[in-house]
Amino acid sequence: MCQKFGIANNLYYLCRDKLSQPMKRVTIKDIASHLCISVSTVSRALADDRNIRKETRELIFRTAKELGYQRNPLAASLRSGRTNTVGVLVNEMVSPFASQVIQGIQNIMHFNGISILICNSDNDPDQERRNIQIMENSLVDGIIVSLCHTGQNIDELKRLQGRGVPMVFFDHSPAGMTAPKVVANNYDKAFYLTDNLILSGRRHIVHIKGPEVMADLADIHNAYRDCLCKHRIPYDRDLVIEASASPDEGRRVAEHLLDSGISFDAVFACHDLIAIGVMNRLHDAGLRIPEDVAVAGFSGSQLSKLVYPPLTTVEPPLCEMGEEAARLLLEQIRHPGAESRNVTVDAKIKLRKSSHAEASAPHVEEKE
Amino acid sequence: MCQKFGIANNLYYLCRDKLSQPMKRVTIKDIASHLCISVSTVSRALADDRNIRKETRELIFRTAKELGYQRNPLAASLRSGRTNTVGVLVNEMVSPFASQVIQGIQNIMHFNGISILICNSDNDPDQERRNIQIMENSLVDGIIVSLCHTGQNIDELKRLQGRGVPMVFFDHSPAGMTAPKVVANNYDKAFYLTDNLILSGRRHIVHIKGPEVMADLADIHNAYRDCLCKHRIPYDRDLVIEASASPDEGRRVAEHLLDSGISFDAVFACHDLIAIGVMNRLHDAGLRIPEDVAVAGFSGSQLSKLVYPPLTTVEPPLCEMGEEAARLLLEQIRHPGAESRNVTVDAKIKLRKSSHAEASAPHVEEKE
DNA sequence: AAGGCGGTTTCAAACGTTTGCAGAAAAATT
DNA sequence: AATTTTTCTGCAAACGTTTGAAACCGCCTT
Repeated sequence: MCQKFGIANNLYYLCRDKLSQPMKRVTIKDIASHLCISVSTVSRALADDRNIRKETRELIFRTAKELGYQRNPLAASLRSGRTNTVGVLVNEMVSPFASQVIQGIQNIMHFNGISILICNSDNDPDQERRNIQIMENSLVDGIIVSLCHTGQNIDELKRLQGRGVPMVFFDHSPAGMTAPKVVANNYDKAFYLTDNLILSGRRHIVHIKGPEVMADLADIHNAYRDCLCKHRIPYDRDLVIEASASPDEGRRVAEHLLDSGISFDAVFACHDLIAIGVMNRLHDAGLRIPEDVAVAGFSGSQLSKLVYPPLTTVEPPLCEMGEEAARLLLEQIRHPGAESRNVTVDAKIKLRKSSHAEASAPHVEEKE
Repeated sequence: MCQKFGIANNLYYLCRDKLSQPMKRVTIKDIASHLCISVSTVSRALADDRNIRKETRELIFRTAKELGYQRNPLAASLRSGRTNTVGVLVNEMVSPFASQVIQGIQNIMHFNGISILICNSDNDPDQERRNIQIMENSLVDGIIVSLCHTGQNIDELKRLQGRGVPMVFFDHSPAGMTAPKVVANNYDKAFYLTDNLILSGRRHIVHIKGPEVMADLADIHNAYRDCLCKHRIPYDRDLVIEASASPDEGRRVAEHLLDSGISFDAVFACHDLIAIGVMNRLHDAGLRIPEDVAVAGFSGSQLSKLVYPPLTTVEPPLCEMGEEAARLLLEQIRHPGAESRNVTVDAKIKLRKSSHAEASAPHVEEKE
């Protein structure tokens, strides 16, 4: 077994690999006895502890690779109390929104040797609550959260926070919790977009807003109102409708608008899925987009480019949001008790055909 | 500490909970010393071992709940060698395809107390390889796989299989691996769809096919060819183009078709994303869908309902596929070495406006 | 010659479970 | 009453790592 005595070697393992079924993994014990040193030395070497002589470290790394060693994360976590896993709690995975953010989170986390556990609640608060418990039970080192719009599990999250679990929010930030969050500059962009619709001649702009509990969605509504005010256009309550983020809700709202005979020449929805539903229903009614009605969404993703006509929207830098969220969480994990810091990212306005017959205004931030 | 001696009680823990930061979790040791019994009894009771007297078991369950015990999955896994976690390897999460299947997988797995680890390779074979290694390193009890179309990591999967990791495929089944898979009856549905296009008067049907390595995609192509043959329509190589599954590829193919002056009156793509790209490009060229060109996709999801006009496609029962895959994997895990069994699920044909001006043919399986 | 001091390495005790085996108590058989 | 069987519980050794504290070694200082 021991190299110094010339007995056996890694062939032992290679043989077993091919034969026995559950195949024993190589452990640090194996490396240690192979080199006739103690396990603690091996452990420290592999952890890049500076108390290990350079040659020893290199020798250990080399034989670890030779023997095909893979550290057992279970044992490491059990002993160290850190799982090197963070949880990501999302409220939907139908649109590419979440998956893009997750990609960003992974970029940072995997680089830091941390793996991530994803739970999707599909906008079901009960499922969300269960997911939070899964996170807790999985002993994650921290979690990144995008809550359901209802925000009814805030108490549960507070409990976790009380237990010392680091936590970062993105997308939807619940009012009344002090935790780092990464949000987009929704107000500015929504203002700009409304402004743009007005400048291109629209006067009767419908706004489909989200639930008030979510601060970020409220911002969009506020921007809409303030921009109307700037242009001295009266704020018409009939033109403001609340809906949740789904195409079906969009269709419903469009239907309501058509039925009630309200006259409108633009629709600005707080979510792409709603805007898409609106477009579809208006299409069916024989209305032309954008000639008859301009449509704009918000919080867009690749989806908005796939529909026809391509949808004007505001695209948050999803991947970057994920990366920022990951960085914030790492800060929290590494320095518990550090004060909570927020990050605002810059969303990009995408003026596309759904709002402008000629989608090439000179002030377009990025035209496609 | 010990109840029998009237010392301390759970208040001890409750107190600590509120104060100390990293908050010690309640362990079976705590329960044991609380009741003055051995940890093994507690462990067995909580595992529903039949060697425990009913009253003892109930007592233990009760106090476990009182003390707020939550089993430490790390320790359990380390000792037992089972992680009660299965991996899910997907090649994309942009479309809702994956997330629906994952939902199905979760339905079954969570019911069986198994959690799932999701890795997305975004159709990048290198990332896919890394993800496979993450799975291996995470000591999952088994994995459910939907490979990249390139299929270049098949060797790596074979290695895992050789190490005794149970494995189930869905969606794309690599040729040349014996493992359980769940696939849809693609051939039948593709045949039907082609037939339908021909019956509605289309003669020059373009087929956009996938890479040959994937058996399920080859089926679609075969069905297309066989159906043409049935109608004595010659198979024209110029009308068959290979592309990978993305809207951009769809646009590229459409552009190629327009440029080369090939005449065609229908496009049947092996993937919805391709079909959507085609539609967009044809729209831009001023062609009407379906009047000038009928378009049909395959392997659809909610996405196909969002675009305009709604896309004719074949929708596999995604959730059911996930559930079947999960069941197959559980079989493999519980009875290692059992022979591999395949499951075929029935996909639904959705005739929508993109292929039929009047989407209401009498033989439509489900019209919307 | 005794002591001190870095730089390295080892010892041994955790971490919270599961589980084969032994042992005790109770029940059943002789 | 003595034995066997059955039912239940306890002991203690794992699982593979991390980590504080101790120990060793060679070298320098006094």
